[in-house]
Amino acid sequence: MSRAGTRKIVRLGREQRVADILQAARDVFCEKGYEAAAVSEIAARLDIVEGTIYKYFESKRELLLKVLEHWYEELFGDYERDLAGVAGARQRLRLLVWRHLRSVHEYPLLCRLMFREVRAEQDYHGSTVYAKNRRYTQFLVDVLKEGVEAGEFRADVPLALLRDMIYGGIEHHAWNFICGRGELDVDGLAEQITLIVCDGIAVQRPAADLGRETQRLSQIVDRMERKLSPRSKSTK
Amino acid sequence: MSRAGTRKIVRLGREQRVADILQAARDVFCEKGYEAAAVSEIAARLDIVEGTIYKYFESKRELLLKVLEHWYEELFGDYERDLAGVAGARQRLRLLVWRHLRSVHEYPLLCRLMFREVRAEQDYHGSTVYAKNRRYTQFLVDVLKEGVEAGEFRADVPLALLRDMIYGGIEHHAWNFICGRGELDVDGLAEQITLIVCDGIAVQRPAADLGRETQRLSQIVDRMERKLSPRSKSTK
DNA sequence: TATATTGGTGAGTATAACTCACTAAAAATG
DNA sequence: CATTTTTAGTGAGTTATACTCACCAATATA
Repeated sequence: MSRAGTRKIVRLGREQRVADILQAARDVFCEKGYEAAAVSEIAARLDIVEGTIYKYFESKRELLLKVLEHWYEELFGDYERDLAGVAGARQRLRLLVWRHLRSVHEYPLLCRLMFREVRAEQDYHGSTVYAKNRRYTQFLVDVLKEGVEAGEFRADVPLALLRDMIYGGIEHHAWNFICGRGELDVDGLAEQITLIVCDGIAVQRPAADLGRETQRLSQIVDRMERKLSPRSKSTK
Repeated sequence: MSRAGTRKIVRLGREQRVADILQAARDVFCEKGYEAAAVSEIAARLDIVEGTIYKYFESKRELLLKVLEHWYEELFGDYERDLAGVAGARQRLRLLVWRHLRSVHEYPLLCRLMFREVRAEQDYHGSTVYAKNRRYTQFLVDVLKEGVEAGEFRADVPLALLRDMIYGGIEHHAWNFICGRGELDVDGLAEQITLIVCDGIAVQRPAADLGRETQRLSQIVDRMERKLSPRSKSTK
């Protein structure tokens, strides 16, 4: 900051100025929230006037959308690499849930902007941020699809609904944390969500045990049957 | 509306005026959304001036909260009565999911206000609307608890997380409908959500069949074993 | 009829997003 | 080097709207 009247005007190239504005905007939006953030404050932090920002961004809202677009680019980083290291639909599902929770844990303020200011507005649908969000959640849908194809998940499950229950559930559950109240147990939640989604809550649960028992019995029956009847009739 | 200058000033009692303002505010908020709704328009519809509204409500936001509080009172109406007619945790769960979806289907604009303008703001936590929302979602948590106590649902399931996955999932999934895009299949969704929550998506699903098959095999094994070894050794 | 109470008014303030005519620094051109 | 063109940046507006406040007038009460 410089004293009024004695300022030396600094001229930057377009790209540098845009990058600076995006960074300052991200800071101010995170600190104050969208409404309370004043464009004049973003300008003040860069020692420029409001008009300069409107030279590069049509509106305060476009600035917000651009800030979040940049964030999504950061997020995409290692999803594919991380997924490559994990086998089994259930484990891959858990990884994605865990990674998402970790992002929420790491960037609660940006999440708040995304959930509250961006995703809820009319202009979101069809925007670039919307496309990036679709790409982000598509990782999960793909993992679910693979699970179905591999026979690990039921084929009749509506994937889009499941996606919404996972992301919507996390958003609801993490809201207090996002608003600065309480903690967020990333590992525990990832485990519990995976469990609910995969196995449900209905009791009759020891299906795995039943399966094993059935297998054991089948083998015994086969052995017995072979001994009883001379004509060896395998159960295949 | 009357021509400027020729208006007859109408004086109403406090309660009637408050009720009128709430109704007009509900209409305007639903039509325009919170931001775009001007207090002056709410006033204009009642043929009064802005200042009158501020006589009864401290701020535009308090007006919004009051509108939604009234809506919740409407909603509570028949929940208990409806639940009384249904037995079995799974069926009761499905009923609550279905009723919630029906409310979304019937009042998408009020839902939009609730999700987007109210629940996301700082002043929501601890407000009267917050309390009413808790009371509303508590119906679901209670049904889940009953299910656990009756042995129908697993005891280790985190109820609050489940609640958030259901309401958060519905909110995410219904968002397009709420914003006026596409339809909302209330019956189908209620069925699918109940299914996912109760049975999960992991395959190994025919647990009931497995159970029956295991029983059948056990009986056969028993019979066979009795024939093979003279010492009757039941598998019990 | 005089007084108190309260419903209602409308002009005014404050704030913040956005506009625009203009300035001056740098880059391109001769 | 001098001139022209381009463009980064300015800052004084304009506009819109939530909210305030001193005042007015209709009704109830004494």
